[in-house]
Amino acid sequence: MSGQSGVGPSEPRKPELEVGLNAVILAVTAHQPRVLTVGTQELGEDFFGMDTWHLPPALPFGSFDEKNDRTLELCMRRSVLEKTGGELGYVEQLYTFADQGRDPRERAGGSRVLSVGYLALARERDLSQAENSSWQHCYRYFPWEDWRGGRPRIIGDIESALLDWSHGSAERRERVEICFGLGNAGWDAYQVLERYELLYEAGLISEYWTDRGRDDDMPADELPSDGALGEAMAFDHRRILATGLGRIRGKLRYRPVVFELLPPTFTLLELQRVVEALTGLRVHKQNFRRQVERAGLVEGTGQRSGKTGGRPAELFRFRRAVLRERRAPGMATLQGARRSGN
Amino acid sequence: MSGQSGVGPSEPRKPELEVGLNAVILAVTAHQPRVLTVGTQELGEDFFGMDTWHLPPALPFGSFDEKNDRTLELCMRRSVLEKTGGELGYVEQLYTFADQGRDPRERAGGSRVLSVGYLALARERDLSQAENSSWQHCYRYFPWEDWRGGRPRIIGDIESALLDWSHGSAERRERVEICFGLGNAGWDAYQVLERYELLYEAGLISEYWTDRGRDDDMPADELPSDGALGEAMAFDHRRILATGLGRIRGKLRYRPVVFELLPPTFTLLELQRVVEALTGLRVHKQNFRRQVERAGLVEGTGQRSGKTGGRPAELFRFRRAVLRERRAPGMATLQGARRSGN
DNA sequence: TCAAAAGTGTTATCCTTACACCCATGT
DNA sequence: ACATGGGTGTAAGGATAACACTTTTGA
Repeated sequence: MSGQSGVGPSEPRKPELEVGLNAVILAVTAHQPRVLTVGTQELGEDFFGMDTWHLPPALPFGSFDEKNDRTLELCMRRSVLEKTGGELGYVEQLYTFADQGRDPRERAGGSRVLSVGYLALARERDLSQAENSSWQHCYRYFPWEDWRGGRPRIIGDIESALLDWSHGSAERRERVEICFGLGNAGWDAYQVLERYELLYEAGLISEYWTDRGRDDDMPADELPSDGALGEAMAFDHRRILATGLGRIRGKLRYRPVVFELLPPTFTLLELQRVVEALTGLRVHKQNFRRQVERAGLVEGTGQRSGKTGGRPAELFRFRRAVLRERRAPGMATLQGARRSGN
Repeated sequence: MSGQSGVGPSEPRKPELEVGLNAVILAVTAHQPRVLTVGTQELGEDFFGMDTWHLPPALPFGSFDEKNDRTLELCMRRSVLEKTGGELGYVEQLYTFADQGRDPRERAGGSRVLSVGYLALARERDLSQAENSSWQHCYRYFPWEDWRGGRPRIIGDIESALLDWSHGSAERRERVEICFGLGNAGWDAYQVLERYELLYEAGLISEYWTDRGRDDDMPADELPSDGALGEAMAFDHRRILATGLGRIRGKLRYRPVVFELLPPTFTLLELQRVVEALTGLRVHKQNFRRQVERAGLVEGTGQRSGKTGGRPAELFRFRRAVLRERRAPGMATLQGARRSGN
């Protein structure tokens, strides 16, 4: 295997390798999935030698301090606590990237940057709003992922652009069909990252052009992004967000993670709305309730909810005992797009 | 977030942070899941200031060279190619650790080490045997994970030891019940890592004592390991292997990854044996065949296999088109332990 | 009285599981 | 002949998906 990295000249040196953390912090409020973002302005105007006022929002990020952080996860929790004053609940590691050129600090003569992505779930009000950070509607960045109102219009354009792109290559064509459910399989909500990467490769994502144009210092506002294919994020953060959204959609199927996003008690419709927000799919109300109850995921509290808009609903809570009783306690069957509403 | 790491004194300096890679390379042969290991002797007797002749086998590992490796995955592939002369097929990232003290080089005054774990699937003969490396039966390290011959004897001992350990703590008790399927859920093959970590915390894994005794330079052969609770691996490599085994078991359910471990054509029984080897569970032969065929995962070639020991079987191949047709093309239903053999 | 949401009942269809049994080949 | 593995049929039970319908509240 490769040897130790060489020892460079010993003057006002920079470390050769830095480790950064990026957090996808998700919450669901008002029936919408939201992600915590920070403005890149806070980095200072000349950070990375770029005019950051033109940079789109970024995921919260921090540096791993090998002197003081015992583990990566503790570093994550500390960073978020310092920034927002809120404690994180559920945290899971997503992915580690070290791709050459993914961080602009490299280009500016800095050291190679390795980035560890994390996914965290929060109840929005648990994280008090910090300076420069805000909750953004997730589907701003992935309009094609929200099927709750039926098949998104944009998918039609995407399909023709991709089929055009794949013209002549059976392999490309197969990828397009699999990712966007053009075959018999239908839409698979889980494949968020696969779809994003396909669109990126096909040049339909504005970051693709930003990344390529970097060396020309092309100003961001001249790039071909009209928002129809989703708004941009800074660096590769949109890709990390796609990883996170895909992960949570997958996990929903076999782990009771939804409850991390809900208050201790909730109505079944509230639960349903959170699931729908995350999966981007509508579910059948009655069957959903039956499945959730039969699966033993929740138990009623005697109380009823006040403001439902209609008949008061019973308040439920997560039933921990389900972990002992079922092998994969999740919303396993909510896998594909449905036709009918309700 | 924390600032840039401080710039230290500038003499015969070491980098503050190194990145290493660990690979879990799995294959299945003779109905057994196997992992590629290297002897720690190759590191030299005084590596890390330890007498490595007493160290148990390790996973193949290499250093990430930020000067030359464009991505982590390419580094992985290059390292394995250099070591074994074989190309890897399917590769997936597992997890990144930076826990303080997990690497002995740190103790020896070296820099902090961050380790990225990878899972790779291979057909055993694709990787020619290299010096100092060998294929080890996975369940040597996790005897409790192999239920193919019925419930392993050792589970009885584990249960009593764990219940003893959890005495008085409802939380511990719940973990034990969930991990080892003492409730109604039954055995969940997927939770390999959860079980390993539980056993580790309970002090039933020999590495637990090695890790604690490190500073006393306690010789490995005096540690309380008789192999009944699995043989030890070097460093935290057994934990990484547990992560990999759990990952592949989970993935099997919804992705057609088994075929990465099989030759291009195979009989249905060969396929079944590979699935059984990985999950550690027996499956019902007839139903397995029906499911696999109905799911469209395979297609017959006209040919028949020679050496089956009985009636010649038809040779099948993986049917790629299934990717376009089904949402989660895997062995979804093979989730729990079964009673009957066959 | 109407809108909005909570809840109940019922059905056809499909999938899983289990069991029983027959077929083809080598020793 | 018999062991070994390949391969078919079928029936019970359960889960899913799609309906239609009733109940309870607030405005």
